[in-house]
Formats: sequence, structure tokens, C-alpha cells
Amino acid sequence: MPKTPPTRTLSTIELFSDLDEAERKRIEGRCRWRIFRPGERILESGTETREVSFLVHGSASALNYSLSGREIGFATFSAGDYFGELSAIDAQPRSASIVATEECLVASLSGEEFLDLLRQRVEVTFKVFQRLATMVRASDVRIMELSTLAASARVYSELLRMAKPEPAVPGQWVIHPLPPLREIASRASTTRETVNRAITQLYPTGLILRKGRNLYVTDKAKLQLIIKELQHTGKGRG
Amino acid sequence: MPKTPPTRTLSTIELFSDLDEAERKRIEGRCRWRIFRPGERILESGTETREVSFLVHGSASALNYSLSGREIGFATFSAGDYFGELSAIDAQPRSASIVATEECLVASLSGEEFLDLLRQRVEVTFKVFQRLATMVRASDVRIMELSTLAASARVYSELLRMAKPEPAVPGQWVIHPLPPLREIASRASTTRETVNRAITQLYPTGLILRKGRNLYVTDKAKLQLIIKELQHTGKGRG
DNA sequence: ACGCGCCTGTGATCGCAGTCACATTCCTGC
DNA sequence: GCAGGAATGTGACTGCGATCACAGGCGCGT
Repeated sequence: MPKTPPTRTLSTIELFSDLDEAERKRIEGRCRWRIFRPGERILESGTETREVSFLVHGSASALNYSLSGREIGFATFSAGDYFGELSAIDAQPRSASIVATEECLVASLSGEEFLDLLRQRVEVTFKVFQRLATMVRASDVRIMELSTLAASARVYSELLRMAKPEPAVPGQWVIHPLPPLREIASRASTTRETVNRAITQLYPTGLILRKGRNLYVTDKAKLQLIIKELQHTGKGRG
Repeated sequence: MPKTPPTRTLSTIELFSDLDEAERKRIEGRCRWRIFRPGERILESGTETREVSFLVHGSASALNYSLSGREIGFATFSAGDYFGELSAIDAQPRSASIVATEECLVASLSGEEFLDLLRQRVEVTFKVFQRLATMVRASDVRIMELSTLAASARVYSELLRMAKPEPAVPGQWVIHPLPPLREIASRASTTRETVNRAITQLYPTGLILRKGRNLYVTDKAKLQLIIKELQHTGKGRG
């Protein structure tokens, strides 16, 4: 496989989209640029670094491990995203580890310089506000799901979140590539066996369809209904 | 019971501590002031209001209900706290309901005016950043606990969070007043029966001690250890 | 082509904790 | 002091899903 080294630019980072090119280039120069191979740790939970990192190329996930070695997934990042704001803002240790899932090009800015940017550029400030708000809401949804949904319902919910609209067939959604079930399990806080059984149970309904590393969701609305019926308690009366 | 109407001032709201008195008074004038009785809804989840509310007096909790009626607690607020920033920032519906747990005096500022404040006062901006970061971290911890701790361990963890140091006896911590077990259950995402059994099981160890509406934690560190041993999976080898 | 490692799929077992049911105790107002 | 409602305490039952175990299958490198 030929290696095409991705260009070292921050132009694809949405957070900086309102800055003029001069300023962006200035920041690019202040960054520490690194490449990570799939599986490598970009950031270690609990460490005291304050850098904010921009994912220019590749994809990564935020996760943590329980004492017993169980892996809990928190978020996934793709090109254009950033992480590490929390520690820059509150000067606390990193709340999660970040692991590269594909080859990654990462630009890291010191926490100080990130804070300067927040102070000087209101547009950036508000984008970060927006992002933190999104994070809080996403966490709250997850807490609700963990507290009220049965394991298989959480898996379905995760599938819906991963699915993206298929341009070719309107109304159809795809997950491509379907990640290892172990990874889905870590995001739904269950085991890969349960993920497998949950998906298997869904085949007969025709709501999902698997072709190689693609998984098609043919009827989002109906799947949503099934999730509701799998409420942890009352066998499905609202 | 004699009613002492609390004064309508924002001087006890930490968020405004860096503002001069003139500005604070200006904001006080722009607020809508309301009183809520225990049990009343201050805010309804899902509604489209954008106001930010300051809890001047009393206490309240943020919670949501599952379809089956189960109550999930997210946070508790006491005098000096505020809530509603999320909707002001991202213009999305309210993420949770807020219910008064004691009689409350609440001052509400329009989302627009709150955003103006953010734009004009960096000190306020950064306090809000700080707060959002704290919320994200707290949520992440809760997700970890839900995913990896057994129910009783989550209860103990919640007890530790509620306990405050007892000035009289160093090393001893108190929860006062101990809220109804149902409420603890909703914060630990379990049932009041399980909360009861969890606490009961702890009495013989002497780690906690109950006197009326006080619950004393005599050895925080040891309780923390017990939580670790109750990892959902591996019976307690790190 | 072959083999090794990682995924996938599925059965069997079993303990935790949610649910239901009921007795008891604690408040608070009259 | 008494009555009624809420909160607490406890036993019995049961189903979900974590765990363990193992049998294919798929891909990838040499």
C-alpha cells in the first residue's frame, strides 16, 4: 500500500474555520505534529499534560478501562475533530485515553496557547461552548440508556448512532465499515457476545442486513420502536 | 412555621463574584424572580425555553423519567448554583427537568442576556467553561460506574459523594440530612430496595453509622476499598 | 498455500438485582 | 395521642446478561 503523507494543515479543522489564513498558519507553526499507527495510544488517561490535539487525518477513540480490564468507549473522533480541551480548561488530568483506530496525523497545541485563543477569538470560544454542551447532552443520553434500556436495546441504539444515510437508496442507512463487535460492545457497555446475539436476533425482522463489512439499516423508525419496547422494566407500555 | 422571605440578590451566586455591584444590580433587575414550593417543577425537560436560572435560595435536583416511569437523577443544586446554561448555549430543548426539593427562590435571565454576558465578561466565560468541564467529567465518571460497578457499589459511591467532612470529629464524614432512599436510588440508577440492602449490609462493618437523619461515614478510605472489590466482574483483583 | 491470530457465532450455566408483596416504623397535622 | 401517609426494612422469586467454553471463518503475511 503506497504511503501518501497527508499535508500538515489545520484548514480541515472546523474549530478554526472562522480564522483567517494568516492566523491559522501561525497556529500550525506552533503545533507539535505527530503520526500514530493504528492501535497506538495518543493520550494516556490520568496523565498531567494540558495539550489540545487536532485530528487532521485518521480516526481515533476515547476510552477507559475498569480495574478488571473491561474497556468502556466514550467517543470516536474522525478527521477534523479535536480532543483534550477539558484538561486545558480545568487543569485536571486527562479524563480518558485516546487510541488511534486508523493511522493518524495529530497536531497538538499547548494548553496555554489554546486558552489564549479562547480569550482572543469569540468565534472559537463559542464553538468550544457548543462542543462542550454537545458532550454533556451525549453523556446524559448515555446515562439514561444505561439506566433504563436493556443491553440489546443499547446495542440497537448504538447501531442507529453509527449509521449514516446511504446516498444511493433514500431511507436506507449504512454502517461502513462495521467495526469489530468488541468495539460496539464497549460503547454500549456490554459484551461482544451480547452484541452478537442482539444483532442476530434482528436479522429475521429484516430491519438490518449485512453484506461483508457493511451493515444496512432498512427501517430506522421501526428499529427505534423496538428499542422502546425493550425498556428495562415495563415490557413496553409507555 | 414563620416565613422569612429571602432577599432578592445575586450576591451569593459565585458565577457573578467577579462583577462589580452596579453590574450585578443591573442583572438582578433583568431577572424574573419566582418562588417554588418543595416538589414543584421549576423546569420541564424537552421544553423550548432558553432562560438561565440562578438558585438564590433552597435546593433542587435535575432528573428525567424513563418511558416506564423510572426516575433518573442527574445532579443536585443548592443555593448559589445555576442551571439552564446548556439550552442557552446550544439552543436545544432542555435536557432535564428541575424539581425543587426545598422551597426555592429562583432568578431567571433570558438566554440572550446570558450570552451577552458571556461575550462581554471573560471572567464569567471562563467560569462557565469550568462548570461545563466539571459536568462532562462527572458524567464520564457516572458512565464508568454504571458500566463497571455492581449496584451496591454505586450506592456506596453515591454516599461518599454526598458525605461532607464533620468539623467536630476529624476523619469523620456526615450526610445530613439523609435524603429518602428513593432519591439515592435514582442517582445510583437502582431501586430503593437495593439501596436499603446495600446500606444494611454495611452496618456490621462499622464503616457507617446511622443516627436519625444523619448518616456518618467513619472510614472513607476503607469504604472506597470495598467499592473496588465490588467490581462487576473480577471479584476484586486489580 | 499454509498457518496463525483475530474475529464471529452459539450453547450452557449462574448470580445479581429488579420486581412484587407485605410488615413495620417514622412523621406530621389535627 | 391518634390517624394516615410516607418511608423503611425484608423475604421470595425470576429473568437478564455476564461468564466460560469451544467451534468455525476470514484475512494477512511469508
